[in-house]
Amino acid sequence: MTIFTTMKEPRPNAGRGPYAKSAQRSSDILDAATTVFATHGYSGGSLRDIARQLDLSLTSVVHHFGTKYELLQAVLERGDRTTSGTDDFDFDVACTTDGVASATLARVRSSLERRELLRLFAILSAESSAPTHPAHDWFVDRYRRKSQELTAAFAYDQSLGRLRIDRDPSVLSRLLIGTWDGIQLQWLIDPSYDMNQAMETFFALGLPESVCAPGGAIASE
Amino acid sequence: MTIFTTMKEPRPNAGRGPYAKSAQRSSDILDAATTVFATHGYSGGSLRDIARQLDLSLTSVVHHFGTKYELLQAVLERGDRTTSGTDDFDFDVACTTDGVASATLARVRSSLERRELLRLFAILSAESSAPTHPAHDWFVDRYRRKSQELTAAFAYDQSLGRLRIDRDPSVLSRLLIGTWDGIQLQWLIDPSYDMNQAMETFFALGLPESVCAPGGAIASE
DNA sequence: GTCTATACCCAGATAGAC
DNA sequence: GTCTATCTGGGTATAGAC
Repeated sequence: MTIFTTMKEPRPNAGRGPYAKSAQRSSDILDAATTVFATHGYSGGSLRDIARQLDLSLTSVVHHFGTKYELLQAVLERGDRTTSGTDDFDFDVACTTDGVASATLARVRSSLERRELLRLFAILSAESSAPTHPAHDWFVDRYRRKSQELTAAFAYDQSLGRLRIDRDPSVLSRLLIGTWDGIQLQWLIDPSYDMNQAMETFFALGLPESVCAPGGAIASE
Repeated sequence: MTIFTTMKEPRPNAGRGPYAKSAQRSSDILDAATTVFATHGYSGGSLRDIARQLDLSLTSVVHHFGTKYELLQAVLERGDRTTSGTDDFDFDVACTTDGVASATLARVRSSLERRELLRLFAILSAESSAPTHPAHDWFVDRYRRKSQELTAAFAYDQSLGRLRIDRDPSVLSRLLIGTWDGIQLQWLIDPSYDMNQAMETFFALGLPESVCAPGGAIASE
């Protein structure tokens, strides 16, 4: 499928690349849908509005994704890939090489260019917290997965002496996820909010071993 | 207005209490609206659904609050009062007497009974992060106010020696708000999530002076 | 495969009768 | 204060033109 995304010649020519136009259309629709859902939420965003932005009719949008929720699903799926790793940066790799703290701070810095997508995830993770929400299970699974990955990363930090061994990686994992989400929300509401300073403070407070030179230890209670 | 909320006799009698029925109705509508908005979000929740729950017609609901957004406004306004302080617990007072950490942990424990309201605020603070959202300014102002109050509370903790003086109360304030929000979201998504443990870990990591006996100091970097 | 046209029931908002 | 009727616009489903 993705092989044909670069092909743009129309169909009258050969039999090859019949999905070129379709793949391009689908990609455009995903872009527009991301904007619309990030601006008005899932319920508030309309398929007609998405179609209008692309000079398409409603049924064309429906034809490509079947239903409104399936379109959202596709938006989330694609967004999740670009969120967890782009071509120039992979969060998981950065965790193992530089540690969770450094990797997180690097990811936070790159957030500034993904404002729209982050707003979409912020809105939908809150909306989907209700068990009856269509995307509920998807987000439950997503957070479970993220938490497991972060737990492993923290444990790896411990094995390398980058993190105190008396910390619980599992608890830290969920705490970091929560703090990260909450800090992002503050920034989404107020663009002048310094996410970087906030997250640096978080790590500096709780995990000095991760950002300071070895030897700086805190007194245990 | 609130004086008449306990009066329930119908109007044929005297001239006093003509708003009794209205006040009762308004209160019932606010209850139903809270449930509906917390379940389906603002855009997703319908006035007709609210009316159905009370065996009313749509126009009756509209009659009491004018518009859908004004109803939401009323729900948020009332919810904010019960969130920041109830009859048996006042967060601001607890901050000055017991410190921010203890007050927060006490508030977290009481959160378990306000799940519906917290979900409403979680959804709407995310939705309203978009500048075009009707409730955007309301939430911006709310967070600004909360942040100022917490900053003052942290500064007071410092003046009493309950918090290291090299911490920035303003930064800590925003960090706590973010972490609190994010932890709540984790709990809203997964009810088995231990909010208490998470927040205790947060304070234990970063602010040992606030939860431990005096004397336990951490090495500064 | 892609698109237009149409009909269905849902939503919020308004006007006017009782 | 409550209702019915009506307007516009939303998501969905189907039929049919290129």
